[in-house]
Amino acid sequence: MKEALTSLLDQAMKALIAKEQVPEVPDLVPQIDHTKDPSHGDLATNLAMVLAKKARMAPRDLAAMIIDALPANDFVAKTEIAGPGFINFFLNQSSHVEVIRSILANGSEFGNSNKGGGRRAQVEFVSANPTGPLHVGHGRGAAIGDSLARLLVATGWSVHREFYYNDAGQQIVNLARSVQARAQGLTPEDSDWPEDGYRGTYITDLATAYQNKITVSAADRTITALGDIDNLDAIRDFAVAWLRREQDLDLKAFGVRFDEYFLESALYESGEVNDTVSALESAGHTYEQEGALWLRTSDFGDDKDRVMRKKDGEYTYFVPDVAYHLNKWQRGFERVINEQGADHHSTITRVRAGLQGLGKDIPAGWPEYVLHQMVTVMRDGAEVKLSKRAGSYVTLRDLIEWVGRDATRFFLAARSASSQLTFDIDLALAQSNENPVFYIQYAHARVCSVKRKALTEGADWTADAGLDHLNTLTTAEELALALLLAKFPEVVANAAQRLEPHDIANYLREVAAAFHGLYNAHKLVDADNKSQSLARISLAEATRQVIENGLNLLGVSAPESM
RNA sequence: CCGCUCGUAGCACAACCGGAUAGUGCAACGGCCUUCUAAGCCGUAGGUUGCAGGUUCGAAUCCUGCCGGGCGGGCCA
Repeated sequence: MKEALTSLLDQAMKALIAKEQVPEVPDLVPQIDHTKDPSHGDLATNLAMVLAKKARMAPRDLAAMIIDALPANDFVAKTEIAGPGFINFFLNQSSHVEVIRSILANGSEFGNSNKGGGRRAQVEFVSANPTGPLHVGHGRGAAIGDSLARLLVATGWSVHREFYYNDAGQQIVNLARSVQARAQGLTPEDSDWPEDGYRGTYITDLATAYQNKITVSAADRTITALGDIDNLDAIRDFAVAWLRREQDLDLKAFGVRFDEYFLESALYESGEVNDTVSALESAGHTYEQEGALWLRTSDFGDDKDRVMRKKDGEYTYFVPDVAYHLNKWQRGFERVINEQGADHHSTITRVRAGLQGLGKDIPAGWPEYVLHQMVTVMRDGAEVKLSKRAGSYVTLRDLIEWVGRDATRFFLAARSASSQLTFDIDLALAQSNENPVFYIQYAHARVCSVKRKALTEGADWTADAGLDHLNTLTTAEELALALLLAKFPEVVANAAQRLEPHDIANYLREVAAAFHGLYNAHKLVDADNKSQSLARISLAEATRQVIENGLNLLGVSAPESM
């Protein structure tokens, strides 16, 4: 509909330019928007206002001229000039309801588009190190990252989901020592407890499992414990597998899956880390100073240079990150989106600088980043600190157990990643029935209930049958809902473009509200008015389909009854 | 001290990246179930969009400066 209107305005402008009534402005980008207020029509454009200065005319006079130049068409019922110079378009009845036909025909595909054209994109998210259970921050990353992946799929990208983790660093050593200490009967209160050791109770479970020679399988590895508490390497391997399995269980319960688990250690084993450093050295972007090797990141927008190789010969953390992203580039991903916590923002400049320094013609803005701000967890009116080492943080599993998978996913994905989020456990517990996700799911379940009711009137009381009676949909509630449903493809495309899954959540709330309003204002299934009922069933089914498709983008279920 | 980021109703958050009267949920108050699911609907109340300037037809949105929160700025990851 928007496209048709754009075309109309385009033709009008061409005609006016041909008659030299307005000047040609090459980079003019007028907006055509859905209106907030129905009295402003269905769609509106600011064309006359953005053109007014160049045309040296009053916006309202210009608007009148544009309206006169609009070609004849069969979907605009009325145009109006309003406010400072908006042109408001009122669509006719059939233009409003035509979308129902399209939704029913396209089903679960409705809303999808093909901007990606099958090109390859990667979303890397969660990427938690296997040193403890997933916490709430990982949960936010999982919810947002998974939705991003779904949005990219819906807009035509071929998406690869990747989980990157370090299975060999100092933190893993701390983990192994902690488990060993537990197996030896020590507790974090003992003076012999390892410095920087992990204190959570899961360490105790791990030690017990190791001593019982348990076999564990994670998505990317399987291992049987040796039970020998003096063998630190064996403890480490088992601990990593055990925690990977724990994380897998959480992610599975959360409805999140990955195509690949990528190990940082692989980059060292393959020599890619050394190769990356050599490449940067021979490209002339490095220098030695005070016994360390530095990268001139300041040549690429950083505020100062960074150490790559420490005095002791070890690499700093961002060096494998650069090697990793070179690896991603060589795998052929046109887009890579990294979803991480905002505490990693300083790595963005370094990784991009390293990639630029390699001289591989990698675009300056590659990879892309979506950073989510911190999740603050409140309980009993006090903040619960998120700290792996303290072992007292709230886990993703806790949240799922308390408020359910759907509510947790929705809550964590329904807010802009750039805003800090307060997850009040007491509130979520006390008001679990009032959670916004239920409002949307309830609308979906209601439609299903309406359809069940309709079938009791007769086997031919179906949504498809209603397509022949769409002209009976004339009330304000019906037309407004239909227009809102027509926006869905645009909302999906826009959310994917902006990498903002929460747009979907907000949109769905609007759709649910419009449907609940219609439901209360009008009887949908009325035995005495069959044609109108059938049309309303079509509209309800179209609404259901859009809600299902939208919830699916968020990884939230669409129940048929509640 | 420097960088990034956020600041919107009592609380938690939106506002289609510059549009018309700043919205939604919770909390508060008043109504609506002999009728398709009341986990719903309708109504009332609640705001100097942190502060001060600037840009323009038009600013919560862009720019500058201040104030406040968060995260970074380690040869820690």
